[in-house]
Amino acid sequence: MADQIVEAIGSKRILSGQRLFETELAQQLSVSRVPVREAFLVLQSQGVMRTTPRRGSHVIDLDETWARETYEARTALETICFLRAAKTIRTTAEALATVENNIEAIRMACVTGDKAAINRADLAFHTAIYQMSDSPLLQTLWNAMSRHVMIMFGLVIYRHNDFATIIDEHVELRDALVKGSSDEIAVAVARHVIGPFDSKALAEKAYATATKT
Amino acid sequence: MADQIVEAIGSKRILSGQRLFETELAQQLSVSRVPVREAFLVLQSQGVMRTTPRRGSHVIDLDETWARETYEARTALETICFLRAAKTIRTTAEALATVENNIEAIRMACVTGDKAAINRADLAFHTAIYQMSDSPLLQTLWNAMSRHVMIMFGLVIYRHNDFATIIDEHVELRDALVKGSSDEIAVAVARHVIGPFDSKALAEKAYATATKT
DNA sequence: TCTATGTATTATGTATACATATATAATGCT
DNA sequence: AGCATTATATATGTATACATAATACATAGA
Repeated sequence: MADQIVEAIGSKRILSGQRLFETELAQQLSVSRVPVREAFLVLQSQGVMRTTPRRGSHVIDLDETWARETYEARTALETICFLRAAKTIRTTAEALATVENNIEAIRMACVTGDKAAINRADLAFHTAIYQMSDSPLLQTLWNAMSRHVMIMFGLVIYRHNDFATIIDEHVELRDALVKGSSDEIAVAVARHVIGPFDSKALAEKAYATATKT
Repeated sequence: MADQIVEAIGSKRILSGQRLFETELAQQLSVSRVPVREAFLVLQSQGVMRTTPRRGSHVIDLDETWARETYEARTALETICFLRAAKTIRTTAEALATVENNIEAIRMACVTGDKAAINRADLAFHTAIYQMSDSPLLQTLWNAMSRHVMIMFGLVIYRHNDFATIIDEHVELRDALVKGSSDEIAVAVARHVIGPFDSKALAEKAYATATKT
């Protein structure tokens, strides 16, 4: 339910700042108001919606500021996540295999060129690393953050429409995880997460596409 | 509602790992199941409860691992929070005044010695800084994290039962915010957040008190 | 006596119904 | 004619009721 709403935001069927009505969504999705309301609550606690009591629920502003804040917070969290996960990956072969499989899945998705599939594969990779970090709290925070990442992937114009870069970066992340120093891991994470933010103009363009139909 | 549950966990009326029943809580709090259920959902999304569909909701394990993970994630987030907030505080006098007021409130609470009041004042201070960081996403993540911090304050045996240390640390944080370098801010944050974790033994003792009535 | 299956109880998940508050529109008064 | 006040409509917040699934207990068979 919450996933469906996030997907709709990412694909611009629901717009930045838009007000959402429980009744309306319930009707569209052919369920009662209760599950919709619960989804709203979760999305609110994850920072995707802003609900003021008795005055409705709105999607947050998906502007350039939002995009930069997401990048900044994500870098901080994902760095400690990767540092923790590296320990796991270097001691258990099974974990390394999972990493490889996830990269392979990203590679397959890139071959097809299906943007949504690439998005899913990318998120699956990072979710797997969070699991290897073996910290329930980090996973919780990622649950919230990944909502934003998912949405951003739909809205932002990525610098690499050549998908080869995506693969390269994940390979680089794997190498850092397997044999990189702490600093090298941090650098690889920062370089990967920053992805869409090479140019301020790109992000602003993304905002324009997010707000206009 | 969610606050009441968190408060009950912090004061050991609800124990680590305990299963909670919607009906039971609803009865105790004299409301219907709906608000309780919604509180459960939010607490789940904030990592305080673990709910498996159709198999009940449990409080997470408030063990030493949990405590350390909370400290680690908090340090990462709060560092970037303080770095951002410093910019605000150095440019707007009003923000600095808010910081001073919050420190004064902590000082007052420490005079009374009321642990719950100190907890509230401490959290108010940090929440204020998160607001000054002017990042909705950071505030969202803090909303989740502060639940854990609040609980920990109730469970953990702090090294400074002399409350002077608490005041000192917040003064140090203010000084770093006002005129410290980035590194000095990071160090002040780390030193403050690490608070209860001087000794592994203390944390283990805290776990013992959390799990046993 | 132990195990397996069926039934009953209980808790969760969803829907419907009702109450309250807000916003908008209409009417009356200045 | 414009502004204020009231009334109505609509959306949210809460409660109750119903359906489904899981667990526990009991009974029967091996």
